[in-house]
Amino acid sequence: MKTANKRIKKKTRNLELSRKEILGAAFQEIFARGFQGVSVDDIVARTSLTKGAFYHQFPTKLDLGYALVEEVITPMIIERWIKPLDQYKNPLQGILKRMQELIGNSSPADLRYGCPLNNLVQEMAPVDPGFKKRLSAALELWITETDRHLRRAKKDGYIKPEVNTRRAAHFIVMAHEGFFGMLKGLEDPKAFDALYESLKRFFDSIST
Amino acid sequence: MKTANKRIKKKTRNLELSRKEILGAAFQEIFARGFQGVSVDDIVARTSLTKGAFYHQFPTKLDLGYALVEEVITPMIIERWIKPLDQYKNPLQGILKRMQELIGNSSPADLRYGCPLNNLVQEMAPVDPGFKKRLSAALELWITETDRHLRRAKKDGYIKPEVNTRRAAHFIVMAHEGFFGMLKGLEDPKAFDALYESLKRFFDSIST
DNA sequence: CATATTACATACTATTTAGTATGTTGTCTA
DNA sequence: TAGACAACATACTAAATAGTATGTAATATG
Repeated sequence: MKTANKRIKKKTRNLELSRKEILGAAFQEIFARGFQGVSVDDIVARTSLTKGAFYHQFPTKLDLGYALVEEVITPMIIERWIKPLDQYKNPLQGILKRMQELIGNSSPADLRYGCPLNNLVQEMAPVDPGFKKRLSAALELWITETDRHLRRAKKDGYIKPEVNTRRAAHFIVMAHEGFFGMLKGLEDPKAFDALYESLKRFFDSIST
Repeated sequence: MKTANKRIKKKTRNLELSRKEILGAAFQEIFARGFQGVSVDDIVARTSLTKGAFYHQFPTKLDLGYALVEEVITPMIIERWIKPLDQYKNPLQGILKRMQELIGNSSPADLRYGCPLNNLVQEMAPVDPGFKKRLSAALELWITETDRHLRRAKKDGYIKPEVNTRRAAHFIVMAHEGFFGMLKGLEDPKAFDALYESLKRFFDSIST
């Protein structure tokens, strides 16, 4: 039957799939315990594969970390925080709604690991330049894309003309990371409401 | 001469001093490379002491971490962010001034390691309950002390009566951590100004 | 001032770790 | 369909690591 079936790839060996499996396991482990707190053996143990597969994909553990930022975390930021804003006429409302959904409505159990991007920034940015470069790029992208929505909001009359949207975008991304960071550190489940109220007040102050 | 000299303790062995020396070295190393990224050997190598002294003071590496939070980082927060506010009639101005001095005027080299407290929160809070408990206590103290100043500001007519100062304090501490975290991740030295402007706008929105 | 105890120093160990060397089998191509 | 090569699996290694066992000298105390 040659290769008539294109959709059902019944392959026992698949470079792409294996890569995704490893990256998925690595994401879970590193999200929970940090990059330096997780060993390569820990990661492959969460996998149907072995060390051979790991080092066939990634020359070193650091390279896995880089791939994690570029291939998993950055797309996740876009999916969770940027794309949903398209559906809101007023992006500021969209941002608040998203934060309520993804943070406010989460259980403490889900929040205790924080934000995957922020975690790596805090842990690895000062330790390794390769990490820093990629993490910095992810943050910049987040800021730029947020700014894009804010400029739209300004054009549509939701934001005061004198507001520097790029600077506001900086602050908003900072608030995302800050929210996650605080809720991770505190044990108070009502802390989100406190933070949310103040952020809303800030949004009001730049709104028309 | 028995022990006539009380001030000049010329002792070659001193439990307190040794503890401080170890905690000082540990602070530097862990600040730069993270708790899990630093070994006990790394720490004692920065010291005039050896491993014997280390384990005479701390039963385990985790206990050193706990002591670091309680005996070094928490006092540092109080000294740097709380006590200086006493000198300002309007604490909100004091907070902005302090941030300008301690963050805005710092070189990228000084900022690349972020905030000692935030670093440990992000890295260790989900990993170890003992850490989480102590880190949480440090954050709560910071928030409570900030709130104390905000209540004073409210009483003195600097803050609108309808503002919930405790919630505002939450937001302010979040902003501290968020500032450090962002500046650690980004490579843009002008990012502080962007963040500062927005925080000032928030302060204006709660001011009378 | 004798001695008990504290405050260390030194040497060692079992385990974990990133990475390698090499073997094996599925899959593709000619 | 017969190799050729890619995609792994397995077994191993050298270094690092937290912690221990034990020795020793300074200091306190009676």
